[in-house]
Amino acid sequence: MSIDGNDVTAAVQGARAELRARQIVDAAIALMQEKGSNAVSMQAIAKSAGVSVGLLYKYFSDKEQILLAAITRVLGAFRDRVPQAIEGIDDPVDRVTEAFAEFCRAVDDHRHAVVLTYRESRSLSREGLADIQGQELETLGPLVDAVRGAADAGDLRDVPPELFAYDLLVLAHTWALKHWYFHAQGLSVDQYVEQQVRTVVLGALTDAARSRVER
Amino acid sequence: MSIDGNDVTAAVQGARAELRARQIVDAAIALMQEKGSNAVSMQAIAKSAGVSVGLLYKYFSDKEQILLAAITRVLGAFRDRVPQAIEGIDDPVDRVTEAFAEFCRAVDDHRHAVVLTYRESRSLSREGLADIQGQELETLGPLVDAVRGAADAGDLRDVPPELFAYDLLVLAHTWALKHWYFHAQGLSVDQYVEQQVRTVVLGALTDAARSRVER
Amino acid sequence: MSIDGNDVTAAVQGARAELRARQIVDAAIALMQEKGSNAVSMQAIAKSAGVSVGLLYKYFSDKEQILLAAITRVLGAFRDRVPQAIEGIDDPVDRVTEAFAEFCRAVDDHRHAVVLTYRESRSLSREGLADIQGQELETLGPLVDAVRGAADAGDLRDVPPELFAYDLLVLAHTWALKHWYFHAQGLSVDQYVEQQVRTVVLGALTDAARSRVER
Amino acid sequence: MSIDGNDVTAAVQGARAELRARQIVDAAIALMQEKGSNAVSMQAIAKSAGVSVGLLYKYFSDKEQILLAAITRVLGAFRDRVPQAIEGIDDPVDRVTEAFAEFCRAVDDHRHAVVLTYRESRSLSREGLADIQGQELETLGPLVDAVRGAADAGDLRDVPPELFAYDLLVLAHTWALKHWYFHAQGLSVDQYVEQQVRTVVLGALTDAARSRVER
DNA sequence: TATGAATGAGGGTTCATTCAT
DNA sequence: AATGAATGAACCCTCATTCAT
Repeated sequence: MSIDGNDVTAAVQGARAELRARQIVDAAIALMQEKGSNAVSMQAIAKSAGVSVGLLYKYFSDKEQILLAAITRVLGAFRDRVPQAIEGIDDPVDRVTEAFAEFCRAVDDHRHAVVLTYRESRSLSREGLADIQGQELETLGPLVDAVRGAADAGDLRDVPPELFAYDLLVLAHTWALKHWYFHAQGLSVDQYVEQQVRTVVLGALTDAARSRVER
Repeated sequence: MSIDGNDVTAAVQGARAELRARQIVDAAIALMQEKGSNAVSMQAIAKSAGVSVGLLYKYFSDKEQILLAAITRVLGAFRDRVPQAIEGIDDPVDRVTEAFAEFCRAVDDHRHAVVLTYRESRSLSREGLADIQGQELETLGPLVDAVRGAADAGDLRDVPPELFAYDLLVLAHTWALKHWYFHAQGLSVDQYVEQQVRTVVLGALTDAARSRVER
Repeated sequence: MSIDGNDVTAAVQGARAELRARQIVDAAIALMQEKGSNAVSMQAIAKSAGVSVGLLYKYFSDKEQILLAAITRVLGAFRDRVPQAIEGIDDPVDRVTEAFAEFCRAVDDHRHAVVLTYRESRSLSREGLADIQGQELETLGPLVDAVRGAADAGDLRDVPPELFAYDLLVLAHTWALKHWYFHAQGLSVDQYVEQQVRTVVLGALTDAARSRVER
Repeated sequence: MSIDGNDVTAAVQGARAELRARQIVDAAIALMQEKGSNAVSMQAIAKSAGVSVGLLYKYFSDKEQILLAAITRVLGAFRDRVPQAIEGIDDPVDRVTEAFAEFCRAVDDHRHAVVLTYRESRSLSREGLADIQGQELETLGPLVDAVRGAADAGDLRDVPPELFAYDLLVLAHTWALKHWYFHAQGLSVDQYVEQQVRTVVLGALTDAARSRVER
């Protein structure tokens, strides 16, 4: 039950490499948030990460790969949090509501990074763009599932489930994209969620489902 | 009541200047639409406008000013088109529906420019950003009015009118921002509008109003 | 019989552009000669030409285009000088001899540039390389013609004309490539030519032709 | 007559060092041959040699030293192969012919390395260059000897032996330098040798020697 | 008023070289 | 003896901006 020296070394190196990559992506995200995409030069990332420019290219083949990794990190959080948040919930409508709420809270935790997702798209290649679009669809998945559940339970009016789910996703993103507006109105995330639920989610329900939820 | 020579000259010059500025902004918008806002360099704008690079700086102090003017023009179209589109309509709900539809169509006409509004936001100066945000609020105005009208007529459930209007604005923008998604689904603008109306607008109505509209 | 203003302007600009291009290529050649290919950076060319880096890209799309232009200039001289040098000569063997001699003298006038042709090939793209190889074949043309003339006149032993011509070209280049060697031996171009004629050209002749020439 | 422990260690280390150095130079040559001398970076050499980058600097102070060692090895092969190839041959003309033929075949075995000798000349330091030139003269030696032998035997026309030998060397190099040309003509090394012998070697012979050889 | 040649800081990227382990 | 992560100067190229004409 022993590990030989090489394995240890390899493991340590692997961990260090992981760390470096994380460090670089963190620096990139930080820079994007505070300085705005165009200031995110490789030199700036290197400086912010406390490494040399050359090292960036040891861990990422491209500037695009760093951007991609940054966006992936954020979207990954969305993909994971929403299913976890609604795991124990049974009521189909509550599942939709809570999925949306959690999505909004996740967005709130990465507000600048979400904005970045919209902003940085222009620096990406066709493939890179397709990649993050694919990932966005993955974050959409849990929402669609929840909405479909409500639809199957007969709780939804005649609305296209995919579009409705996408609307929820967009309105969650909106909390970040239009934060300047909601902030000016003195709205908190929870208030935002509450109002959007009242405005959009309740509207998609059948009268029966709505009166059940509003009870 | 006479105009002296200098005034005439000044007036002519003013008109010509106006023309030039328009020409430049048009070129910038055209470039954004067809090339995707990356390739919008000063030299490209000059070439597309059929003027010299130097002249750009006679009419605009900055590249930012051209971008700003371009965005202003697009947002201006939104501000103007929506009121015109609902001018003769009496039914409060129809006014909301048609305002949203027209907004979507206007977005469709300037898809890339809308995307640009989101993308370029951080490359703008603080003042430029505030300017655009102010203008966005102006485009929101007509929507808010329409929504308030419906609310006053008792056609709306208990939803916050500003938020609902803002949702409509965002979902109109979404047609541009997520065009890759809707395009992949084979959706046209009109279909998009129709589905969003069914999903979001109808949901905000009272049962009475909804059954009246759906009849 | 007048030239309108625009034409004059255009002509002047054209001339100036020509001048600039020449100036840049000159600087590039000068640099290559004295510093060795790897020191020929765009920055260095710009500095040596007394212009900015950016301007280089107004006249040449690429670094490769500058290199290509430099090599083309040198090879062009070879292509032109040899035919001129043998224009009035009738004797087929004399034509060969004189073509070779002139080629050697041309090489001598551009010694460093010839070396450069061999050296720089590594920086060129596939197309660029093919281009200068094509040009080299053009400089071979006059030699082949002269050799063929001698062959048709029955003055040549049974030697492949193309290969023989190519040998002459290579031995002319050799004056530049191995100048360090011949220089150490105290050889002048004329002596070099004379000895190579004796060694290689005379050897390719029939006995009759040789005794005729040696008379 | 004993060897103490330290001596043994030193000897072993010396042998291992030799091996390492050889391994590195081999890798460098292999890279030059297959990748064309551009991609010969230190990291590439290390990878190809199966050692770390750092180790390169334990055995060579410089990248130049590796290049130099590689070129030295190739030129060394030329120096050794030619004498071996003509060892048992008695006829003076055959010795010249066979020396040239073997030289060409040796060049063929190291085509890219020969090209490199020409290309890299200027990136070498003054001493490095002088070193290589000295080595080239050593490879010339056997050719000169063979040519002198033929001259002493009275088989040569009145041609300068050194120059003639140098021509043979250059024309052997030419097989590498102008391989693109001969390859396009569908020539093999053996055909190249045969034609060059007919064109250049036979031409340097007296009538008597030529008719003897051609018999 | 209008031009466009000219600038040069700054972008992304490579690679010979070093050094802690 | 050996590693390879780390460095950073230098590379090629772009583009917002200026200015002599």
